Amino acid sequence: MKGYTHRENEREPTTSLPLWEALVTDAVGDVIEFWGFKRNHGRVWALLYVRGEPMTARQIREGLDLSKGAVSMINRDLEHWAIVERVRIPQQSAWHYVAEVAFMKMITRVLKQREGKLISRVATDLKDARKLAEEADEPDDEVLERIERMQRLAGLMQQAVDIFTKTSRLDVSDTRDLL
Amino acid sequence: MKGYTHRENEREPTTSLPLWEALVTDAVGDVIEFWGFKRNHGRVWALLYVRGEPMTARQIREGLDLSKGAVSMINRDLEHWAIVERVRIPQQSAWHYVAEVAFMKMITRVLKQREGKLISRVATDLKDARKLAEEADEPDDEVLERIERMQRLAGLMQQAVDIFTKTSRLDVSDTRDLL
DNA sequence: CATGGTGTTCAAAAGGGCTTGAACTTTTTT
DNA sequence: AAAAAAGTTCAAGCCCTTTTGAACACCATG
Repeated sequence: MKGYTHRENEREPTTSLPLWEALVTDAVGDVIEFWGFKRNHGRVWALLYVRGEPMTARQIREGLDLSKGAVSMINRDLEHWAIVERVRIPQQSAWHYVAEVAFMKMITRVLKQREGKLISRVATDLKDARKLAEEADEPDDEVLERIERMQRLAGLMQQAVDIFTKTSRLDVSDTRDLL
Repeated sequence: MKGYTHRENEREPTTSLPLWEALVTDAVGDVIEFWGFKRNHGRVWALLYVRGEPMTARQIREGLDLSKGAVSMINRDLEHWAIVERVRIPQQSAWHYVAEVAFMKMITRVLKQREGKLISRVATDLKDARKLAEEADEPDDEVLERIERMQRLAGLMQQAVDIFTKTSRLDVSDTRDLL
């Protein structure tokens, strides 16, 4: 409202992304964060995906306003998860990165593996707890029962995640010409 | 090893929980944290559940080594989610708390609500992005297509969570005499 | 209606994870 | 093989969430 007629502000040319791209990358960032990953993992993948062509680390950095180090680390993760590939463009010196489309697959894979570790540790701890409670001075049958119930609950959660990952993978493959 | 014959140390009588109870509460704390809640929410609920009898805030505080304020806030949350109830014990002045058993139900409920908010926001943003990309100087059909794919992907994720929450609730109700 | 014990609030501190950026390594170019 | 450019690493800093604890509010009871 106060003198915006001609844009001559010299700084802040960084975030060079058009609004619609920013919306897309942020949306995917939010989703990926919901699933327990880092927001910027999602933003980088989304940018590569929506652009549809190989981009350099520099372009990513400037587009999403990240540091050099961050882009390096994020790309390493994405590559490791096999949802981004590093390619060489003939005449260009720097590496270029392209998005793979196996997005849900990667999410379910990583999620399942994380959850697997957790559940096995919980199972062990609950088993130990049960044993200790059993060997206590005055073992209380009701307490033992409740621990058993929690053990079974842990099993159910594992099952639930299994079903979830299977289901979502199916859903995506149903639409394999989709993503 | 240096003069512990008679216990006259005035501090540190806090963590009064037997090891097996600590194992149980920590295990549940880990699980609940995995689902995006606070570790201590799980620990408090687990303690109340495994004890099976009403406990005062003080007992919880001493058992889990939390501050007065923390217990107050955590109990408020748990009450609000209806997995802990506040009861009055006849001769006693302080409130007592007991665990409800609808644990999975609460998790799926809260999770679904959180996810619902997220998905609707993402849907809106992607729709806006698509519109803006359409109205751009030189609209690229492939880009529009990719945005559409992401929109559909968002729908699939919602579906996946729906199925998951339904499934896990069913699984728990299958064993309704269990928890 | 004072007293003591209990419960709540919230500003400040602690904690924990993510990002930064400078130093360093590797790769490419000349 | 030197120089330049790109990529990697990680300690330090930043930021956001959680926890603390002192002050305050709220009872019950004498």
